[in-house]
Amino acid sequence: MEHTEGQPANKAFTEDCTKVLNAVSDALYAIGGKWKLMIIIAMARGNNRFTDLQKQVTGISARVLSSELKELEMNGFIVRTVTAGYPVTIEYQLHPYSHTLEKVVGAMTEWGMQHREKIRSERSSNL
Amino acid sequence: MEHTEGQPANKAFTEDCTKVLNAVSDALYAIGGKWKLMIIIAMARGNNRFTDLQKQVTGISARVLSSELKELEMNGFIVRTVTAGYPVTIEYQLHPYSHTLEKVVGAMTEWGMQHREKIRSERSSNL
DNA sequence: CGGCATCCAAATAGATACTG
DNA sequence: CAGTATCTATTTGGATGCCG
Repeated sequence: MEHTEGQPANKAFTEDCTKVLNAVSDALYAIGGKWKLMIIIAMARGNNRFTDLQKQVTGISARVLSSELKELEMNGFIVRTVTAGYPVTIEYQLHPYSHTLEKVVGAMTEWGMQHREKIRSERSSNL
Repeated sequence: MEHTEGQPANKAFTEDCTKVLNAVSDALYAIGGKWKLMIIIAMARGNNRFTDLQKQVTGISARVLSSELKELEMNGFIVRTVTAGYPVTIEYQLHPYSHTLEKVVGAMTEWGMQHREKIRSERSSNL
């Protein structure tokens, strides 16, 4: 966040800005929205069944979970496996590519925790 | 992503998972959505005026930009300043708190760039 | 268990015009 | 310049019931 105050951004700066914005925009397209990251996190923690995921990811409905899982599968983040048996067992596994998200998840987790703490302390101090 | 395969997650693991999910959920509540991070990035790069932001953040409408700026202000990420003059000048500045997002932005930028590259190379290889 | 179909309500967003 | 107002179109999501 290094920029000479006041001036309108210069060309090079604007181009760099555009690159960053494009990258973040791409990221948001793939993993944006309320649920995708949460589902990936829950799966990384051993929730591999539809019902388990629905329990762990608070507030998600079956319909939405179903459609999110499909998108995640289409985009190569997870793999859906059907195992024969009685009844058949359906499991979702993280594709190795999902692990590339670790830094993003880590950064958001850390920030989210300190943000929650900040909000909490603000509320308790002025009420 | 260390977890004994197959078993349903145990209690401690589930609790940890819930903590992480809560944190990420809080983060998404504050900075989720298509635009908030993009606006913060554009501002960090020297776009401090309404019109500049609208130009830099491709695809955002005046109405949406206006409401996003209000939310960002309410949540303490930015400050709106009115300077007397003819006409008055309105500027948006990042509040120092926004800088705590640097790691998140950095991680998303990096991931978004490599993701874009992956998509691009996939497309060119099977068409 | 792991969903899909349907219906309906609500949130979101685009277009356009207008204002101090 | 920095927005607001209005209206409409589209997306999204919850609830419910059903199915193999």
